Amino acid sequence: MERVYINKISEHVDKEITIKGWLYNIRSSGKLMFPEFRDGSGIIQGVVSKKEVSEKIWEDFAKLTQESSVIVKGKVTKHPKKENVYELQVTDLEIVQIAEEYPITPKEHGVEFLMDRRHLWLRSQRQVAIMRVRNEIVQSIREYFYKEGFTLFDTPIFTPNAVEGTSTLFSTDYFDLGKAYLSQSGQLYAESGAMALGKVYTFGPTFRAENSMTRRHITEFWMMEPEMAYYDIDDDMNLIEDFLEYVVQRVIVNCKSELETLERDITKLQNVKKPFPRVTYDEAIEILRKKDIPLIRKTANGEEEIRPFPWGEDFGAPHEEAIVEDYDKPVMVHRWPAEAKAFYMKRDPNDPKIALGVDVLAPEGFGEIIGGSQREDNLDLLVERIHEHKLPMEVFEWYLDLRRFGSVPHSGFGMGLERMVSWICNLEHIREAIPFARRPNRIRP
RNA sequence: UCGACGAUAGCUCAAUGGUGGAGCAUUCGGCUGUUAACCGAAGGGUUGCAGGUUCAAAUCCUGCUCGUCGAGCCA
Repeated sequence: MERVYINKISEHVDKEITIKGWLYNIRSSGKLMFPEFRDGSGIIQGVVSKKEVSEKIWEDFAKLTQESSVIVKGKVTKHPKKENVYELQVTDLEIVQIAEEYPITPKEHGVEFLMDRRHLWLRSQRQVAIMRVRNEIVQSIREYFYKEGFTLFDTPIFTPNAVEGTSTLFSTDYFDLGKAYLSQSGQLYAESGAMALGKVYTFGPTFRAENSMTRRHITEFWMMEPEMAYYDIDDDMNLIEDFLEYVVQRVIVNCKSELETLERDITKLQNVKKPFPRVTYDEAIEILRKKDIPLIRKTANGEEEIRPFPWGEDFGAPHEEAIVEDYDKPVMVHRWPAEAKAFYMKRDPNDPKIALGVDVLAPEGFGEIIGGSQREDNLDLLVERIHEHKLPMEVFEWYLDLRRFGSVPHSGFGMGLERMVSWICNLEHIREAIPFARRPNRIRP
């Protein structure tokens, strides 16, 4: 009898098939049992009638516990009451293993309990759906950049230097060479790739030692960073919106049933089509002042509210929220005060106080999913910035070579995969967007 | 790091300073169309840890540990 995956079951109606999987749940009603089987591809309800099976099979079914591994044979039939739902009229059962008492019941559990058992929690329908969406996002990212002529350019995880702030680096001993740091970003290396290959992207794990306990932060996350030679900040934004539209539209088509499982309102994602609103920092300040949203600054004896919102300050969660709430698409906030931004961003030629950076804020309060910029391509200015930020020059010598040997205007951005997954799946917390989330208070399982 | 809140059965939660309960899970029994099935019965507790107040503490106080949510920082 042919072994069939549950998601292909509709192609086998009225046929005898074999399913290899696990018992998800079982209900009984006297001489009838309704076991639900899952095999990783889906879930199907079986029907076991005491009249139709041998006494041994009937008794074996009575022994089964949740998550016991089983191989079952039977005939695929249409559900008597439900459209497009199929059942398996079970004729045979082979028990692979009787599971011990399974801790995750089909009832409610607390977050800590589930995270302690993340390796088992991943079997539940909702988590399976999230992992499928994550997979689809990754696949569509790779296909987008492949079709657009980008080359995948893998960058190292062990690095000698910081890219973002030095206080957020994880360090480790590296033989006789002292400390190595876990990469916070592949960007600097990707820039060398762009000079070699024109258009590249890097996609891998990155690490930030930020003690951030919010629904948007994990210490180990996957980042996708394209880098393009001869792109300015506006080309960068054009790419961002084309890319985001492609990924989101593809996911809502290819992950229809997963998004249904997650009860995701698809209409909000269908809006994610070019063009996206582009708001300069100056315009964003106007919005904040009009809505009377103050800057909240910590002081010795508490907090003070500063209004109107002063020019030059970075935005916090309430400010992002106020800017995004008027739109139903991702919002690109660009041309930021240079002081608030990283050393490698190019200054606006018309206004040295402005950095040519862009933050993409996802709708529905999911916050920043992309940060990008045009990079400083002038050697002298870049050296000046490295001094200003008190970064160790010797470690950036190779990076400065990119400005010595055929420097060109270039741009790129970084997208946090788990934030993208959180947004598309409408997750309450980023810890569900990756199989095993790493947070300041958790490294297990 | 700061702030708010919390920790009671395997899980999710109740319990006015006065004999710690329920639902689910587990075990046993019943039920031929169940859908987080249902009905009946049973077992299951050093109330996070340490100290204090009191005739009496799950409950009030202090400290600690752990967690949740929010802020900052960021993708």
